[in-house]
Amino acid sequence: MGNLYRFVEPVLLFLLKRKGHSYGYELSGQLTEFALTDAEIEAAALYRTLRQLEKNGFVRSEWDSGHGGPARRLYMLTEQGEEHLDEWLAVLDHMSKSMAHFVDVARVALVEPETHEEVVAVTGGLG
Amino acid sequence: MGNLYRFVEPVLLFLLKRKGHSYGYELSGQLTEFALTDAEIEAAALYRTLRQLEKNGFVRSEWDSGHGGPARRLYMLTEQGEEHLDEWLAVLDHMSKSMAHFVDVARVALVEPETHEEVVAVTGGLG
DNA sequence: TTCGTTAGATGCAACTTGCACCTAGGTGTC
DNA sequence: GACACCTAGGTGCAAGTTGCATCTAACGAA
Repeated sequence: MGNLYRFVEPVLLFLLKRKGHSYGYELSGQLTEFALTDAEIEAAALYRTLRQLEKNGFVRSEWDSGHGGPARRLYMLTEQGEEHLDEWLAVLDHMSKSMAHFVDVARVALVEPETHEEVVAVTGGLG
Repeated sequence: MGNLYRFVEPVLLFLLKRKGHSYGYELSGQLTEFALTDAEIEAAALYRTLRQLEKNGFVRSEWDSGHGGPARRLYMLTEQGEEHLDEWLAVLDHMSKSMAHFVDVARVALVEPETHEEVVAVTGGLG
């Protein structure tokens, strides 16, 4: 589960899925739009993540130079990459729900410290 | 934002808030119950996180040896720690929502690839 | 005295990250 | 031509983080 921290990986996989194919420099612009945290994504991290994804077989790439400007490394999802995105979505879905639940339980404990025990008992632990 | 990765920090802060005070070994048992990911928490990570929290002024500790067995380092939240927990809850709340939204948008793109452009346009980007 | 449990901690290799920097193709302009 | 700037993809390195193994030590039970 590389790069869980900033969630660069799933967003890259999704962007590639949506666009069909793209390259690092272009993806770096769209990452901000879909970033899951406020933390900025370093270009270095982006390029390294793409190479890592390729090394793991989730994307493949080819050079594209017919457009003016320096050559681009065009990335696209592999079949494994689609499955990996699917797995990521399951993980993020689960995390999202656990997180929301945690926030609920913790907020109750903060606002009404004298009644939190009962509330935790009613709502149960995290999923 | 240390230890965002496993979310050890906010859960520790919450557990201390709820119990009033506790120590590493005891906390390690409850961490699993409230863990936000399936990844297991190393005891080493737990102890190091507690020391880091103390270094940053979010918790304070004192030795407790009146109980049989080796002395425990009893931790409790500081006022700064309560504020920090509050900030964490805001961050997690935001992340949780962004994540849920991302999963929604991405799932639509996966299931109905031919219509995803319109759906993305309707639902907008992430929060 | 030896073993198991509780409790806290460290050493180290491997990995990740952020920052600075580099290479290189192309365009505009003086 | 000389230069600045934009696009595009990277690398080097110091600093930080993590996981695993290991260590110390107090106490109770056999």
